[in-house]
Amino acid sequence: MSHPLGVRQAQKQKTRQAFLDAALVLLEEQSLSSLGLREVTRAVGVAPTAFYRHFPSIADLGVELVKEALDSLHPLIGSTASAEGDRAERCARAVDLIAGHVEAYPAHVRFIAREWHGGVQPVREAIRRQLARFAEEVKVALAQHPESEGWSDEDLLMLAGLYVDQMLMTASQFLVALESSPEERDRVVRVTTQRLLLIDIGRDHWND
Amino acid sequence: MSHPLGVRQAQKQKTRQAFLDAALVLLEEQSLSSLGLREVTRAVGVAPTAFYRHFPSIADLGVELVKEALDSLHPLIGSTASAEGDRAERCARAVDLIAGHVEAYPAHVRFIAREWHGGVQPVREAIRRQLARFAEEVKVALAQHPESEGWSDEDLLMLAGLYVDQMLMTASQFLVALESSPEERDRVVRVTTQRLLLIDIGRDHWND
DNA sequence: TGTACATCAGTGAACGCGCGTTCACTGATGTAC
DNA sequence: TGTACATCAGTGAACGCGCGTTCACTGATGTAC
Repeated sequence: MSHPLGVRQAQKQKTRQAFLDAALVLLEEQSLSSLGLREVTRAVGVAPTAFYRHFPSIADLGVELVKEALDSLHPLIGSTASAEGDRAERCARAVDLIAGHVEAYPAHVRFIAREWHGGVQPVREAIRRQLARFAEEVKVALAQHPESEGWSDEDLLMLAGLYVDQMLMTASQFLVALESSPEERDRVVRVTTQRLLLIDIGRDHWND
Repeated sequence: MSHPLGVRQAQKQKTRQAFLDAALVLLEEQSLSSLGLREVTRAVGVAPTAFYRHFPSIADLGVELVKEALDSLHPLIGSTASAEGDRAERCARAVDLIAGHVEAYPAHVRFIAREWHGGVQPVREAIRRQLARFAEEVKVALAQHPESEGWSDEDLLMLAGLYVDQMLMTASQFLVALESSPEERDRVVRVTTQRLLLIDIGRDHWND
């Protein structure tokens, strides 16, 4: 039997992932722009110079984290866009999916929320590009709904962007609630569901 | 004639303000968590140790910047909440006010957007507290509208929070557009106005 | 008004420390024959 | 299969540098009499 990548490649991948994982943990308490290279290598347990075998700089590691974090978010887009049931059920289900994701990947969500408007330009741009792609996808999904009859392409993209932004705002609120009480979590569920409901009602009467 | 504070106090205030102004400029390109004390004093043109005469730490300076930035945002709350005219006019007016504010105080807006989810806890909390107070205010203003008949207190607060968050998202989009083209600015005006319209329509049919 | 003392914003030297980056290296893995 | 050479992920010493913080100070401003 043969290794799919060879021992050397496999080990390199493993170390690289260790860098990403360690950085993500350290970034729960600080921004990318203050994350030190030595800090990351210390957390991984390798020499500082080993870092350069994997990334040219911390900013590049950040861009890689954006890919990882938003790839994990991607399935959510599809699941929420293709939800079934009546309005209240669909909104409740969407909020539920978001809450579940935040609880499964809190560090990813925190990283994206923090660096979305953060101080490292290439990372900011990577996040914006990816979110714009999400909005495009949601737009295409929305266009297939019967409710979207009579909607211009521009208005569909406006609505899609509103959904994507709401998704992130909601995720960020759950993140705060995670550090607080179960009661606070319930409050966030209620208020974010109502927000989605209101948007959905607006959508229904858009062309009145 | 007598000085209202005395020469010494006046000079101290002036230096303090110079720290805040210099920090705000430096923060256009980085996060608060990577801003150095020496960097700020160098920009102001004083010895590093002078910093401690005004702030115990960079985080405290950040909290002060939050006050300054959100105080400048405060008038917007009132103006948009008390807008007159038909739906389209009110939404267009609100977006206009936000765009004007972003163009007048881009650094303040960038700072708030960046540190809202940023890496410095006391600053994050100061922003969240102040935004919660804004939402309370908007709720009170909304409660006085005739359209709010039949709305529960909780739903009014939900709507107020949605408006406040949209205000910030809109401001952040204008910030990005500022660095881009006038065409991009126009696009942001269009899409954010439509978003507000949709929310306003949802509001009208909330109790259907 | 003038004098003697108190206050305190800003100074400048000094400190120990951790930073990012360079470089030549080592030794396990991979490859050619 | 065995051998000789190439690759390259990770090492460890060294570098110059700027950081935050301490401390005793200075001299203009403020205050009491």
